[in-house]
Amino acid sequence: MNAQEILRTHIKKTVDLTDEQFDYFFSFFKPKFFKKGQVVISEGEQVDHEYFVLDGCLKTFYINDNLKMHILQFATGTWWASDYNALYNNEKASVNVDCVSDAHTLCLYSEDREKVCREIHEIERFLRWRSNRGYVGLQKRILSLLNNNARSRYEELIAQHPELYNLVPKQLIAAYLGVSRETLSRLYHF
Amino acid sequence: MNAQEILRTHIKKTVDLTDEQFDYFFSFFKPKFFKKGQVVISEGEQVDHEYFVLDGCLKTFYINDNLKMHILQFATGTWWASDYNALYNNEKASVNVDCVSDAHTLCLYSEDREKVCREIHEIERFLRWRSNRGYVGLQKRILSLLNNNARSRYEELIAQHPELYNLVPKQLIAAYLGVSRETLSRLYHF
DNA sequence: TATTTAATGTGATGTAGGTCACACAAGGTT
DNA sequence: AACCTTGTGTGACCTACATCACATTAAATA
Repeated sequence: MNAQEILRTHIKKTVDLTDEQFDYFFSFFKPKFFKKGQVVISEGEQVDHEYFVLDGCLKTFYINDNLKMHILQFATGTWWASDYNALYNNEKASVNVDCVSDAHTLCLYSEDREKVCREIHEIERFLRWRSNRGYVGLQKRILSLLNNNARSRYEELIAQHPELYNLVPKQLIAAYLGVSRETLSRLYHF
Repeated sequence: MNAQEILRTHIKKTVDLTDEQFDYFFSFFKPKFFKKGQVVISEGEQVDHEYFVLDGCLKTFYINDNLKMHILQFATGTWWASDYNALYNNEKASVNVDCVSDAHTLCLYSEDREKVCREIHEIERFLRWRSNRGYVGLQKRILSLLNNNARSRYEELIAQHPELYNLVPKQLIAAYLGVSRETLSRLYHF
């Protein structure tokens, strides 16, 4: 599937667009390729855009004062990534985004996103539902952090996103789960 | 301020509605009063509505197999509460909502919400931004859970929501922070 | 105001998971 | 092939927080 088809299929799960509507929306997306390890967004910079991932994997992460990394999100195919706090509140980036693997993405600028939202009601609905699903997903993760120990959080993650098992180094999985890499390593060995 | 003014002021922070648009939207909200301790939504039931809190405080919580409670959200004035997983995915409630204190609310049914969203583009925009803000809020909470110990999570919560300090029993604060009530009790005493 | 019930404080003790240190693999790069 | 960088495994030890038990206080409700 090409970029256009991937995005179209993704949107169709939520709303129906005419060909003209979709083509118009799609015209605002700028293809962008990143290599493994490449920085996409770094702390402190102005953020006025977001990425739709076609293939590969991005990660959104925060580095604390002790240089410890915490991962907010892995974004694989058809996921979106940005610093949404910065994006929605017009603040400087407080988190970083980079590439876990080579990645093809489509870049969408806020200005264009808001323009198309105003012009095409269905796009606004699509983005409302995207946000709703994201909200529910984060609620589940919070419950998992509150309720489960390291082992079940790991099992839950791999069960729901088996693609991460081979794609992402275990130390990054650990940084996502909120556990040390040493503890994670011991988990699946005993 | 009466119910209408509270909702109007809340919406105005995000989008501008004409008087007719607002009155029309408001006509779908059903006032509902709950007493302290009263159950609002309980696990297993069908959820087709959400609540806008005018005053008082609701809590959304999950009870695990060991009967331990984890609190997803406290909803005070101008916050919204429901089981959003159930609401958006047409599933049975997996969490509970009840009242921390007497609470005046406005109830909005999904059917009506979607109807008005279709009819009034601005309402859809309002709800998109509501969801966006919620998403960013949950991201911050996840980072706080990953990055901070019990004490700083507590201090952060009280700094951001000082109204909870007197309104909500400490054991519920503990259940929100993901810490035992005993540990929380010891925190601010040493 | 007496009496239950809910909430909080505090000691003693247990444990999941963190931290440090170093050994070992496995991919990339020259 | 030799090298370096990045990732993983594992032992020894440490600590933040959980759990259990019971005392104390505050807040409903008779």
